[in-house]
Amino acid sequence: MSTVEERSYVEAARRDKRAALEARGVPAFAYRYERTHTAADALALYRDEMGDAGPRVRVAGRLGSLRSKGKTCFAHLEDPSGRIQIYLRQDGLGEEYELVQLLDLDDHVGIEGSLFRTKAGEVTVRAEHVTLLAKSLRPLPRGKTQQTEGGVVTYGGLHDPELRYRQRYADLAVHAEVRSVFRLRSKVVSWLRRFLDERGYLEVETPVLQPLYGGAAARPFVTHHNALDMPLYLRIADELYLKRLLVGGLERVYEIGHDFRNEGMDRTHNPEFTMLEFYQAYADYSDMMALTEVLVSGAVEHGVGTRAVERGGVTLDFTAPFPRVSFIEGIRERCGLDLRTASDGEMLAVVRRFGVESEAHEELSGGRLQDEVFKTVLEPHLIQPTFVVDYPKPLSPLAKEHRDDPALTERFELFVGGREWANGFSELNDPDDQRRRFEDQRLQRDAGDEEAHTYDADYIRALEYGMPPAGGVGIGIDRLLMVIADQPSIRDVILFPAMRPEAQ
RNA sequence: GCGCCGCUAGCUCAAUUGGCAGAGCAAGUGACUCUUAAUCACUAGGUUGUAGGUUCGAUUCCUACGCGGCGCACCA
Repeated sequence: MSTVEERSYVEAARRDKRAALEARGVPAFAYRYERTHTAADALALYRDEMGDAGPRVRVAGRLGSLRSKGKTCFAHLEDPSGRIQIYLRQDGLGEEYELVQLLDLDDHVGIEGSLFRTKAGEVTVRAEHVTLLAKSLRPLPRGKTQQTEGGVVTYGGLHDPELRYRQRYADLAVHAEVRSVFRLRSKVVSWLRRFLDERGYLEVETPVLQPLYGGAAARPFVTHHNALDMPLYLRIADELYLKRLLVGGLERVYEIGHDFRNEGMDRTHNPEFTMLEFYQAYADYSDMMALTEVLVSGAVEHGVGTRAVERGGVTLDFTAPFPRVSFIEGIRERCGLDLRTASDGEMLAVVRRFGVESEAHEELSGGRLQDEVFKTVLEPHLIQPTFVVDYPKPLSPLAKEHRDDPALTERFELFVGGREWANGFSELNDPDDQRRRFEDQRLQRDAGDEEAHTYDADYIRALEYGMPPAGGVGIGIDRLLMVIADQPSIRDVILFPAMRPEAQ
């Protein structure tokens, strides 16, 4: 972004070196390099009996330190496996040593040479050839590092969270621990795919741009398609499309993708986030709960190494089975209120007594108020992995009526640390019932509830062809990763979290 | 949306009641052929987030705005 006028003196010096290199016929940006060993592999290769004549290696990476001593120079090369010291010497390099003096911290270089151990005890590559692979024209905001017994200690460095999120590339380049968070993320997501693949699930992709949005209660992002001259919504959930696939005979499907919700942002909400949804024909919500707890506890164990993890002074135990608490009974135990019979006024009184005063509550009624009671009296106490089951019908317009109680649905949500992690139910497959639920939602929408479902006639048509009984689950992957990677903010597990544009 | 805090050199941070804006690292020049937070000497580097105001004088006090962090509110 910086123009020529405002380029810093540090950058100017690097550009001068680039010009000097190119004047010598050395390209600042090479095409390829034949690396034979990573830093870690090279280090593992050396044995002390090899003395000064260790094996030859070609290593490549970014210069993480550079200590010139005149006619010799020590540096560290960083690559994804770690770092290795290189020893550059005029005697060993001849003319190429001129190039060394035009290197900067952060440059990508390739080094060919043999391994030896320095007097100070560090296994090092004695460079015989230096190849500049890519010049760094802008200094990375790195601190100085010192190798200690406990690892690498950094002095200074990149602390400003704004810079870390905006310039994630710099954050990653400078912080190995940030890179490891995202490696862990990838590892866990791969594991989830494998878990479902092994159980006969088919991974599918459904539309992100949708003419009608549904499958959750949330405000959408709206965009416009020029050729069709119509509004399109970014999906808030995958649900309705995945269930259309059950109608089509794909009996086990899952999708991992982004949902978009036009709502507030905080430590646990990013406007786009990763959702895993999976649906299984001929299963009900009990089957799906059992599958969910195996999946979640397995993901934690695969990611962390244990099923019990300490987070914020609390040990979360992911050993299945997780306790089940009934929505109605859980609330009654907490505050004595029976949602089956409670009036709006009684529910409002409970919300006021246990929660924070808010004018917004006054406008709630029915299902939304029941939800508010739950969030106020029960949700904050659900620290250990816990299933809440059997939600009131008005709260769950896509869930099948409970087989034992027409006021409830066969729905569960998994809570961990007081936050929702997963949501699933016995899927409503009676098109006439679904039509009535949509109509109820339409009434709520007309009454001003922006988050009520829209009426999706095509979805009803699909159900009319006959959808097998099925269970479905949605799991928020980012929140799962926050616990597995022990990160306090959702921004720390999303590579490029949403930010306002930089001030000019 | 509300409240609190922050924004000073490329990075991390100082600056007394309001009195010439500083340090470490990074950078440049020189010295140094086993250094590792290399060392030593010298040099350069700033519209103190932006726009106003108060004042002889503002990094400092006041107002507005921008961006960020935290909390609250909103939020399946």
